[in-house]
Formats: sequence, structure tokens, C-alpha cells
Amino acid sequence: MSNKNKDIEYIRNQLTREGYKFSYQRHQIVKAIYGNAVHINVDEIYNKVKDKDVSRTTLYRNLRLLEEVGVLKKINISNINYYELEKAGSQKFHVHAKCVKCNKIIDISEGEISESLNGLMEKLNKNQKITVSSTSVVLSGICKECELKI
Amino acid sequence: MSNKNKDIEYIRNQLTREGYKFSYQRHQIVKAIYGNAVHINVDEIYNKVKDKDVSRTTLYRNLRLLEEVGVLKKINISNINYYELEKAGSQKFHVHAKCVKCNKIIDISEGEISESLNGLMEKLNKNQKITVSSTSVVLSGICKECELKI
DNA sequence: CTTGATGCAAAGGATTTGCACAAAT
DNA sequence: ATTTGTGCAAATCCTTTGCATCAAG
Repeated sequence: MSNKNKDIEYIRNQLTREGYKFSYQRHQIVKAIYGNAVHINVDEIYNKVKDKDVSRTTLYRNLRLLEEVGVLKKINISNINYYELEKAGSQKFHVHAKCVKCNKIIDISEGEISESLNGLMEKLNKNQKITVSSTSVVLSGICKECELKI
Repeated sequence: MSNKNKDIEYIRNQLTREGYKFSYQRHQIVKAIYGNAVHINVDEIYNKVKDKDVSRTTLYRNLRLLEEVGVLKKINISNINYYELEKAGSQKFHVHAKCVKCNKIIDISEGEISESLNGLMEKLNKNQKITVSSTSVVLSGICKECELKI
């Protein structure tokens, strides 16, 4: 079974386990998000599924459901929500960076950073008032391209 | 001069420097945010200033302006925007944690964490495609109180 | 069959904008 | 005087909801 099929099977199971059906529309939505590199916003998802019998209402309802079921993560950057599937073998931490000049969003996926964050989370779980289960890190700055333009 | 006056003076200067006035309403808004512990949302600010001749429109306009001028930071947690003043001597990094059970928001201000984040930022500036000037870290998990209730 | 899922249109909440008036330099 | 700031009401954007119909298990 391909990775993709395995991942989608996992999502189906999570839904079924909680008594939800894996409808045609849900399948379309999951595939649309899956097909994307890293993060995708509602409009981008909608553009991918609107010709496949998925309404905006259904899209919103299911984004919320997939989040509740724990297979989808929402990240808010500059008041826009982006979505990412939580795949089986996927990195535990995602760091997103946003260029304040061109508004481009960059996904940062370096092992080193992941390690730093892991250590950070361990410290928090030991010393602080909360047991952390998920993180969202958004950095703002100026990307290399925009820096050259100044 | 008190810390508070110094901080407010700094904000006035930032505004003046960019050609904006330090109007009565702006002063009220700044004081309302200043008076608060850590983060405060629009409604909370509005409740503090509505009896002082500040309309919602003016509030929104000035939150945006203060952000642009670089003295106010917006943090989005669960689709609600919170605001914090960037004071002169204030910590460079803020970590916010949200309890997924009771929705309480906790401000985490431990030196150790700050150090980890500093290191993280240095690595990013060296290796990555962006020069980071500001960070937002939001953790989700279960707070100690809610954990005991389970 | 029976319950959950969908689409439409309408409602909702948060934020922004057009315009005329008021305040500051 | 001229520019910047304000308030109101209306507009806009994103998301949710009520209701009748449809489809999955």
C-alpha cells in the first residue's frame, strides 16, 4: 500500500472509530489537502474541490470535524487559517515563517530546529503548568529575496 | 520618570517619528493595554475605553496603526486576537499556552525557554531563508488543574 | 430504515471602509 | 489652512447555522 493510501486509510479509521462516515465529499477534501506541499488555506482547498460536488459549507464543516478527530491541524498566520494533515510518520513540530514584506509563507523543516523544540517541550512539561500536546510556531521576518531588494 | 511613563513616552515617540499624532484616544487605548497583565483581546480593551470617548472603529484603526508602528504585537490563539505592548525592556520572546479543556491562556515566561528560543532564532538566521525579527509560539495542552479533574 | 451528511440561503461575528465632521499643528 | 483623526452606519470577509433533502451503513 502506498504512503498516500496508508495515510488516507488512517484518516478513514479515525473517522469511523468516532462514528463518522467517510463520505465522498470528505474523501475529496482529504485528497485536496493531502496533495498539497505543506499548508493550504480554505480558498485553496475550495478551488480544488468545488468542481467535485463539495460546497463551501461542507468544506467548513469537515475541516472542523477533521480537526476534532485529530487528523488536521489549523495554523493561523496573519489572520488566515492554514491547514495541514497530521500524517502518521510526519514531523511532530512545524515551524512556519512569514515574510513581512511579501507575505510569503515558508515552511521550515530542519532537524536541528525540531530538536530544539523537543527540548523546549520537555522543559515545559517538567516545570510548567501545562502538559503540551501540540505546538505552533510562527516566525516573522524578512526573506532573503526581499532583503536583496532593499 | 516611572517605567510606565517611560514606556508611554516611547510609544508617543514612535508615533510622532512616523508623522502620527498622539491623540487623546490613542493615549486611552495605550493605557488600557498597558494596564493589563499580559494579553488582552479587542473586547476587553473596548470595555476599558468605551466610556472614554473611544469608538470601536477608532480602536480597530489604532490597534492596526500601533502594530504597523511596531509597538504592539498581535497573537492569534484559537481565532481570537490578543494584543501585547512591546515595551522597552520586555522579554524578546513570549510563549503562550492554551488549555484545550478550559480554554485558559497561560503566559510562560521562563528564562530557560527564552534561551532555547534564542538559540533557535540564531540557527534560523544562519541557515534559513529568512531573517527573523519576531516570534509567536503557542502551545496547546492540558493544564494541571484540568488534568486533576480527569 | 435510520442516522448522519449535504446544499442552499440566511445569519453571525469580527474587522474595515466611505463619508462628513472635529481636532491638531 | 491643511492634514490627520474620529464616529457613524454600511459594507465586507470569513465562518456557522436552520432547514429540507440525500446518502451511507
